[in-house]
Amino acid sequence: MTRILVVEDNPDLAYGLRNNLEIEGYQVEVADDGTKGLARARDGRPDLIILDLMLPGMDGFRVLRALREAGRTMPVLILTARGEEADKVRGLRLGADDYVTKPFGVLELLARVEALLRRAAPPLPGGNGGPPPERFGDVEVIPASRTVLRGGQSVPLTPKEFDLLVALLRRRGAVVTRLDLLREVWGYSAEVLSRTVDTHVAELRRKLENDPAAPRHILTVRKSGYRLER
Amino acid sequence: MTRILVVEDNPDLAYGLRNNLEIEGYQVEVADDGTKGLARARDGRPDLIILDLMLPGMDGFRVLRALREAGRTMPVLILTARGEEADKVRGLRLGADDYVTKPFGVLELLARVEALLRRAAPPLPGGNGGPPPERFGDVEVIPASRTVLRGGQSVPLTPKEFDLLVALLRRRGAVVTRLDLLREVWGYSAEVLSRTVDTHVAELRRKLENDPAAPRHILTVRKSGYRLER
DNA sequence: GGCGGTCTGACGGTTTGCTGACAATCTCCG
DNA sequence: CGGAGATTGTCAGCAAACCGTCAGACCGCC
Repeated sequence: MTRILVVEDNPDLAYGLRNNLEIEGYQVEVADDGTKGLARARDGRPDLIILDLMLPGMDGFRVLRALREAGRTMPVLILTARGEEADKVRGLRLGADDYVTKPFGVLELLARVEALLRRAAPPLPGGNGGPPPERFGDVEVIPASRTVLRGGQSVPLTPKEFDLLVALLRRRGAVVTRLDLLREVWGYSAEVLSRTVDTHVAELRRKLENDPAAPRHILTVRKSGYRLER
Repeated sequence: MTRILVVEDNPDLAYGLRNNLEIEGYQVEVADDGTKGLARARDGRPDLIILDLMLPGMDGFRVLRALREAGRTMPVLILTARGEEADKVRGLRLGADDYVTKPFGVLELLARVEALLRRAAPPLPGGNGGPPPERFGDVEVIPASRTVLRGGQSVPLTPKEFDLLVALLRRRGAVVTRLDLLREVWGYSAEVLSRTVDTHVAELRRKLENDPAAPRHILTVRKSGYRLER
């Protein structure tokens, strides 16, 4: 089983990450400061590390450098605060493999984690390339390349639209509330409460439904949310 | 056993919540002000907290913040008064996981509690996805998708109709009084005294019974209420 | 500076829910 | 058996809730 180490001092965030990663089938360990994080990383040799740069005690940069100096080469994904452009660069120079800017959508992070692991894993002969494409109606969603085909034709979706579609797809057949969608697509702290979700759903319908006014797959469940049907 | 802490100063409401939650099999503790609530939450570490925002002494916001600052990450469901839109947002920003607007139907609250616990629960591989479908006659009720099938065909129900049906289903075989239904579906401050329930029952019969005038499943119990039979 | 992507608030259409009057039915009892 | 009273069923109209839509603002990026 793939093991992931999360080095994050904010309990809420750590909790949310653990949950979502575990749902995806990873084995998760959390360290809430830099020192512990480094110890666990050296000791436990996880397959991937999610590392907040802003940490009490030993900060993320030092953890990362120490880790690389100790010869550990597992992929590291760093979490940076918005606008800390310099931090990203510095992190990447120190040997991070990717970064995500807070606040981030869970799906974005999951996608990047998956990408890093796929890149790191030696492609097994006969192994497939990540999760299989999902289909509904005449639409095919290929997570690995963030591509959507409709009747074999590529449909350009914006990032938000794609994430929203995946979020609905992950719980296909079940009602997904607007709040859930906000959490999963927009970020761990839902702060958008207006017609945002509806607008994006409308756009998805326009691009993926034959008759957007009478959708057959992306359905409205009044008073509850939305539901995706094959 | 799953333990839930209810922080609510209104005794009637607290009592009602305790009752209903206990019927669902939860172990319930009640705190009637913010200070006690915080203490019990930190001390007892319940699996979930239902938190009224409007509290004497230390209000819900402060409880929530203090709780999160103390590193407690259990899901919190907040109760807000209708129209206090800003409160919802503020609550969510402070780390609440969901909210319910007063007055609320007990069933709605129970559904949300269940959803939060399911999300927090360790994802058993091969675990199912929520409660199984219920059947009576040729009718199948699927809570997860808020869908009703009749003879395999989807029957569109309005939100109230669906909730009402679930309420009857929960006590299948037993008489459910109009007052119970009002409490569970409409809200604890049941102020609808006219033919509301009957109207909705009639609509359910029209949609789900072969002969709505001689119902075989959604039965009237004169002077008492209604009863649902397989 | 233009452009695509995103978010928001206002607006309007449609659905849904509620109500109260009236009709139908049941129960009890003379 | 018949009738009064109590209880439930039905209906249509109104009001509110809810969602889809859109234009405009904003913002980061080329």
